[in-house]
Amino acid sequence: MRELPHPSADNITLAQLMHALSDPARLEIVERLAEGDETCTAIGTGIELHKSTLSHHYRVLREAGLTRTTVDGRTRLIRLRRHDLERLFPGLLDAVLRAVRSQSTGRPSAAR
Amino acid sequence: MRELPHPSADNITLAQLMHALSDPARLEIVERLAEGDETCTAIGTGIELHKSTLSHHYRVLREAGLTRTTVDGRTRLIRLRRHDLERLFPGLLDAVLRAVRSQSTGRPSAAR
DNA sequence: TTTACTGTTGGACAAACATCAAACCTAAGC
DNA sequence: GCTTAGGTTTGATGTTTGTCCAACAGTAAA
Repeated sequence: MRELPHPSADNITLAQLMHALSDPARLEIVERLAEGDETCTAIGTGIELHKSTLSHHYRVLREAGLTRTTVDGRTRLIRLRRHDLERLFPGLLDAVLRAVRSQSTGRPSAAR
Repeated sequence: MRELPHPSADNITLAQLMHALSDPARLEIVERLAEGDETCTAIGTGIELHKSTLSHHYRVLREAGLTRTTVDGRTRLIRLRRHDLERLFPGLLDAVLRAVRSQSTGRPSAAR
């Protein structure tokens, strides 16, 4: 159960966070993570992107401080840093999750 | 009191919104707009960027649906689209405004 | 009309980004 | 040891971005 390098909570900036959330693929990933922790392949199924591209997105999310990744054997588990983010920017993650859900289920003209 | 082209509320996407908020300069602009409507030069004073660069940022914010710009004589008044955004993504703008405020006043290591 | 003011537009340029493909790495399983 | 499975890294490619500068456009004032 190793750990990957993550930014400490103090080093998370709002701009980087917003940037991590500015890509439709990453928003979809975050939306899935809201349901619960997931392994990389689990998240990837259904998103039509090359696995290296997905890996890139995982890294962006992680380095922005949005997710935490733990290595377990040859799979990685990704989860949202809910607690850190709530302490840092109260209400922000929840609002984003609500927004991304409403956007994906709301109108038929889904972004993408 | 002309109007500039703005996206209708239905055409505002979360990803574009997040992208508009992913730049430190734009976050600062938004933070100022939270205090109340402002003219372009008023916002610009204190932000060390070329006026054309600022103009570019105003456009990004406007086209993302974050702000509404009205032309009044030779000045333009910019304001946040609070109502539209609240209806579309409840709580999101407020959370962002709280976050940007806490980030700029919070730690000495201000982003930028 | 001429000048000044307020901003926008177009061009240029370097940096960053999203994407894919191929090579790579590490842990399991045989 | 060899192979497979799960991901990452590197390189390449085309696109977008942030920034400045110079030129422009519309409005107001002199």
